[in-house]
Amino acid sequence: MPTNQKFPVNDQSKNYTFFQNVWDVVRQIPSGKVTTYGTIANYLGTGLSARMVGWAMNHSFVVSPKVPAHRVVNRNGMLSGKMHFSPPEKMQSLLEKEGLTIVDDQIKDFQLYFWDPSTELL
DNA sequence: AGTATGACTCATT
DNA sequence: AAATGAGCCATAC
Repeated sequence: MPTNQKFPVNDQSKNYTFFQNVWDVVRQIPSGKVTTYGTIANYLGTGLSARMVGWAMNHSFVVSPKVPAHRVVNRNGMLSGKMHFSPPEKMQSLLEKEGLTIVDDQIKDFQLYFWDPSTELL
């Protein structure tokens, strides 16, 4: 485990792999696509709850390369995490810039942009 | 050391 | 169909 990355998880913690996996998956989300916390958790093994994925996202800013956390939303396509961005509007504007439409903090035609790692990623 | 909390979800009422 | 409760598991206090 590289040392320049600092987050409140000990090196020996097996959860470290989980975090890395989460970030790796998120990084592979193509531009203009989104996925959900639960999907990622399920893809990595149902043993870990979606909350941990959200928690990983919360710390995705302190690792490098940076993770496109704006492409991860809850299962309804709602931008539940926008408030955790520097300017909260950043998340929405980034998604809109990638061609998505957001209404009331929700992605329009969410299913159309949904990206499932277990099916789209080998 | 025990409780509370969270960028979540699913099952039950 | 909307509201509620319960699992989830690592941090924070």
